[in-house]
Formats: sequence, C-alpha cells, structure tokens
Amino acid sequence: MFRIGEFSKITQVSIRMLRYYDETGLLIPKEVDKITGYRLYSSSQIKQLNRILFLKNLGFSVKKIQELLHNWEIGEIQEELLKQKVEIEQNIQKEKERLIRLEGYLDDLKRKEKSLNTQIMIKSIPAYYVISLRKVLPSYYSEGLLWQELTQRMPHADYLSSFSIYHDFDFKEKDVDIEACIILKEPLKKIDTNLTRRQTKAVDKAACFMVYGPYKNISTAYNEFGYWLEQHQEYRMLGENRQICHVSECDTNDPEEFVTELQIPIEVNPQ
Amino acid sequence: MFRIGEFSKITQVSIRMLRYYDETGLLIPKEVDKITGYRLYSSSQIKQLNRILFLKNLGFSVKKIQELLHNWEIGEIQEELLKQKVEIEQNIQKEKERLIRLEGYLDDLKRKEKSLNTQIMIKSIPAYYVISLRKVLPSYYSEGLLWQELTQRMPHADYLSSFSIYHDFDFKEKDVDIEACIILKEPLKKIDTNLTRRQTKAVDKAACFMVYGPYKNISTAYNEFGYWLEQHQEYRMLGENRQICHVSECDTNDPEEFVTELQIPIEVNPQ
DNA sequence: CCGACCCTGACGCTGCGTCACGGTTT
DNA sequence: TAAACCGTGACGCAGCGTCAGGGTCG
Repeated sequence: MFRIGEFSKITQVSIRMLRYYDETGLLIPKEVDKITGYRLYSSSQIKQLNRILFLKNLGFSVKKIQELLHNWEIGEIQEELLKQKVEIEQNIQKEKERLIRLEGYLDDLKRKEKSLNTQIMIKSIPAYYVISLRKVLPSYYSEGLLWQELTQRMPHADYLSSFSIYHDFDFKEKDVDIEACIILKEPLKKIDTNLTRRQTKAVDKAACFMVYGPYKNISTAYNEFGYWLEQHQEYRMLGENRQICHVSECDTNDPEEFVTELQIPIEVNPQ
Repeated sequence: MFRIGEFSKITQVSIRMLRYYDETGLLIPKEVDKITGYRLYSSSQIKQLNRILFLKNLGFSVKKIQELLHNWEIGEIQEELLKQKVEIEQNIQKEKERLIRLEGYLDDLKRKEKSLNTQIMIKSIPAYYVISLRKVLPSYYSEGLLWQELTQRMPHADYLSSFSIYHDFDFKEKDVDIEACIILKEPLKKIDTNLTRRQTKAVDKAACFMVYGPYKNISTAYNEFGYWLEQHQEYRMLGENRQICHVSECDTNDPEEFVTELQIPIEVNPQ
C-alpha cells in the first residue's frame, strides 16, 4: 500500500489529480486510514489508473471515462472510440478552417494595409422561416418599393428581423431579381396571397462584411470583395447573396450611420 | 442608439455576451442611462464589435483581444497573428497525434480482444539529472547487483526515483549493457568516482506499458510489444529502452504485486 | 522539535448560459 | 395589469493548480 505521495511519484500523476479522481469516483483509494484520513493505494490500482490515463490521453472527459470504466467491455469501448474519433476529426477540421482564415488574412495584410478596416468574416447562416415577396425590379434603387409592399401586406406578427436575397448570379444593371424576407419566430398561418411563406436554406459558409454609411458605399464594398475573392482562389461564390440592413432609414436620419451587412455564400474550391 | 436587445439582434451576439464585454472592457456602451441603467449602443460600435468577433473567430482569448484592440496597428496585429498561427498548427498536430493513437488502438481491438489489458501508451519523457552506474553484465538477472553497488556508493541525497537504461539495441542473452540511474532533484556536487553524473536526453515519444507481477512476465510483455510494433508499421524503435520498477522487492514481498514500467523510445517512420 | 507528508476547504481560470429577483416601459 | 425589456448579482461548467490552515509521522 502506498500513501498518496508515493503513488503520485510512481504514476506521475499529481496529488491534486489523485484527490480529484477520488472525489469524482474515478479512482477511490483501496483504503483510507480512519484516524488520519490518509489515502492508501494498492499496487493493483496502478492498472486502473493507467486505464484512466489511457482514456484521458484519447481526449475523453472525466464523465465519459467513468462510464467506460463502469462498463468495461469491448463493444462499448469500441463504440465510444468511434464516436470520439469523429469528434477529433471535427476538431481538426475546425482548426484547419481557422488556420485557413488566419492565413488568408495574413496574406491580405501583406498586400494592403487597408484590410484592417474591411474585415471579411466567414460564418454560417441558419435556415429561417420567412415571409417573402420576390419580384424583378428595374434597378437596385427600387428595392425600397418592394419593402413597402411587403410591410403593407404583412400581418402584424412576431418578427425578428429581415434581409434581402439577390437571386441573380451575376451583377445586373437592370431587371434585378430581389426577394425581400422577414424572419418569423414561428410559422404563420394565414398570409396575404401575394406573399410567400417558405424556409430559406441554411448556408454553410458565407463571406460576410459590413458596409458603413450610405448605400452608395455598397458597390465600393462589392468591388473590394471582388478583389478579395481574386486573392482567395480557394473560395468560389455560390450565388443568392444576401443583404441585411442593420441600421437603415427606419432607425436614423443620418445616412452616415447606416450599417448594412452583405452575406455572400461561398464554398471551398474542390482542389 | 440601440438598447441592448436591439443591438443583440443586429449583431447576433447574445445579451449576456454584450454585458460580459462591457464588464471586461472589450466593448463599453457609448451611453448608460443614469436613471434606468440601460446600456445604449451607437451604430458605430457595430464596427468595433465586428473587430472583436473577427479576432474571436481566429481563436484569440478575451485578454488578447483587449490588448490588440488597444494597440490596433498592423505590426502588432501581424505579429500576434503569426503567433496564433503557430498555436493553431500545434493544436492540429496534437489532435492528429491523438487521432493516430485512437485509430491504432481501434485496429488493435479488431485484431485481439486482449488489448483491453495491455495498453500501450505513447508519451514523452523529460530530461533528468541522474547519478548513474553503467556496466556490461553477464545477464539481465544480474541487474540487482548493479543496483546494490549503486546504492552503496550513493551519497544520501534527495532523490526522486530511479530507472534502468538498456543500451543494447538488440536483445542479447548475455553481456548486456545496463545503466542504473537515480533521478536527482538538483545536480549534486561530489560523488563517488565510480559513478557518473549526467543528464539523460529527453525522449519525444516512447511506447510505454506496465508489466504486473514477477519479472519473468517482462519477457512476455516484450513479445507482445513486438507483436504490437509489427502491426504498427508507422513506428520505429530508437533504442535505449528504459525500465522503471514502480513496485519491486523493496516495497513488497509478494512478486505478484510488482509493477514494472517499460519505456521504448520510438519515432514516427518517415513515410 | 523540525521538516516532510497528509488532510479538507476554497478560490482561480475561461467565456459565457442560465436562473433569481426586482425595476420599467408599453 | 400583463408582457416584454432592462438591471445586477450569483451559480455552473471542466479539470485541475495553488494557496491557507491545521493535523501526523519519523
């Protein structure tokens, strides 16, 4: 029998961890001196501890380790290992994507200092329930009319926020296909027959950036984005760009205060 | 100016996070109503928040983000991004190694059930300051004599634990080259002239496993290890195997209680 | 009697999610 | 008057590291 200090040296596991494993029930000392309260470990517990370390080494949480130790049989273990494998692979994937973003940004920095201001973030967009109105309009500047019509026909319901979808794949000067969408908390029952009720698709990756100031800045921003895309051959546009007016004429009178977000669905180029 | 709820919707950042960022000084609302205590954010703070999200997205901690925001200039940023890049790469490396270990173990499971008992763990071993005695002995069974001589000549110093190094690369029946080492907390000054004072090399990767019971089990375990190594072509032995007697005749009279650890330095095969 | 061990209890760390309790605005 | 906002605490989580304060062993 070993006291905790000796056991710690043998197993290279800190005293604090041994106490923690005792506390959590992972490894309870074989004996505890009733007078002094000293923990006493038997040599056979080294084997048990080694199992614990082994699982810890594979990235299992204390809780999972406990379950596995309790249910120590091939089938169970194998199943959990497979699950864990998937998780690790996902971690690697996430970190890799992070790395790509970081490297891309470093490249940007090398090329032009301005990048510090126009940050392009890649994020994912969930699916939404929306009420929408889609029309082909003479130009981008008519979008306001679309929104007027939509809000007039809209029932007074619980809605969160709204965005537009640009359905043309290429840039067009006129006859642009725009869909104005209002996000709902939950599906509505009855709506105006001119409106559509649908669920938008979730977008796995979208390059998103903010445009500050009046709407004319948007085209400049698009141009910058085009430049960015050229430098990032690894990405490809997928179409159905979106636009969100976070701060618009509804919120302020000063166009300099406008904040508009552009979301451009992309995918990683198949090598 | 937006109240926290609106600002949260615009930026897709939870209210709790906004409050947290206020608390930590990352993003302090432009105004606070003195009567109600309501936080009021200006549209220009969206830009600031976006910087924060951007950095968060790259994996920076709140503390680092604070530093970076405070010191927002290209050089600084670039430097930190490079550091961060290294860190992410290390993370990926670690996870990959974890994955390899896990996959290797899954393979083991498919081949033989016994693997649940003899677990081979790959870990790294630090460098140690040691007092050692190295000799060519007639056989492994004479190792005890080596230890007797070493402990007799040893000054009574602070020592932690001890291990042996087997310097023969291949297995030998006789004339084995063994070094008995005692780990010191700190370098000693004067020692017996027959002993050596040196620093052992750190080992990056070693396949480690425990042998329970009398010493004769060790050869069996080595055989099992040999089998394991055959199945794991990705690894190659490097020599200078080590052995640690965690529980030996000094600690117990029952050889069944012995616990011996074998550490076999390995490297990943260059593909 | 000192130093090396051992005990329990509790805070610290990260980045928020999630109550609880209470005030305010619509 | 209820519902929807807002505020400030404060706990919880994972996995220990690291004291503080006090008993034990050799």
